[in-house]
Amino acid sequence: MKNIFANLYNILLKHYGDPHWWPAKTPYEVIVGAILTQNTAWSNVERAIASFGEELSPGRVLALSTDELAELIRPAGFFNQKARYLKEVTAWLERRDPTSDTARVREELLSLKGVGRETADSILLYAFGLPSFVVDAYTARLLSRLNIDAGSNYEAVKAAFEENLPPDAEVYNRCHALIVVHSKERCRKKPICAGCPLTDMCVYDTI
DNA sequence: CGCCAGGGCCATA
DNA sequence: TATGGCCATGGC
Repeated sequence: MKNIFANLYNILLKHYGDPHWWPAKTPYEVIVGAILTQNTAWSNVERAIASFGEELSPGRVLALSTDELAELIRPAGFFNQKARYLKEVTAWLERRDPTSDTARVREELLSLKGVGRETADSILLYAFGLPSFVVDAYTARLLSRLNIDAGSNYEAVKAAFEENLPPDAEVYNRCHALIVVHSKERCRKKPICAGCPLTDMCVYDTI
């Protein structure tokens, strides 16, 4: 197969099925999760989100003081900066132009303090359903283990996926989700290689 | 105990 | 542009 990215996607999709992924109930919860999960285990993000109880809304977040917000999200770690980041992105959400195209929204997100490339792309793809491929630590590690050189920086890796997959938000969503699901299910456990759908592509005997 | 997790900001060279 | 220090909790 020539297109190794499409190959990877097809193998994972066949093996795991469509994950219908991002663990959140609402688009706004996706945005909050995207900030809170920065360099943080998802189990801690869950605790932080749970502390909002029934109402996790832009209005509530804007109404809280930064210190109150920080206390609520404490289990997610880095709570002082993340409280500020949540305020920033929420304020932007309330004033944004919903008719802007993907590139424009991405620029706006990247201009916010606390929203870097991965967070911006996660929000675009999983909160808004816009076609912007997400590159994260799982993606980079998987490519490394498969000995696939997709470039040396974030934008290059992102472009490699976008140029080799159909330009479709649903496909980008599934592909990234599959990489995460695969990585969580397999690559942190051992024995990890028995029954791995990527055995033929992987350059390691064991990891 | 130490390591690390679905990053990003900022200062420095 | 490319590193390095920093932010902080909870699981293992």
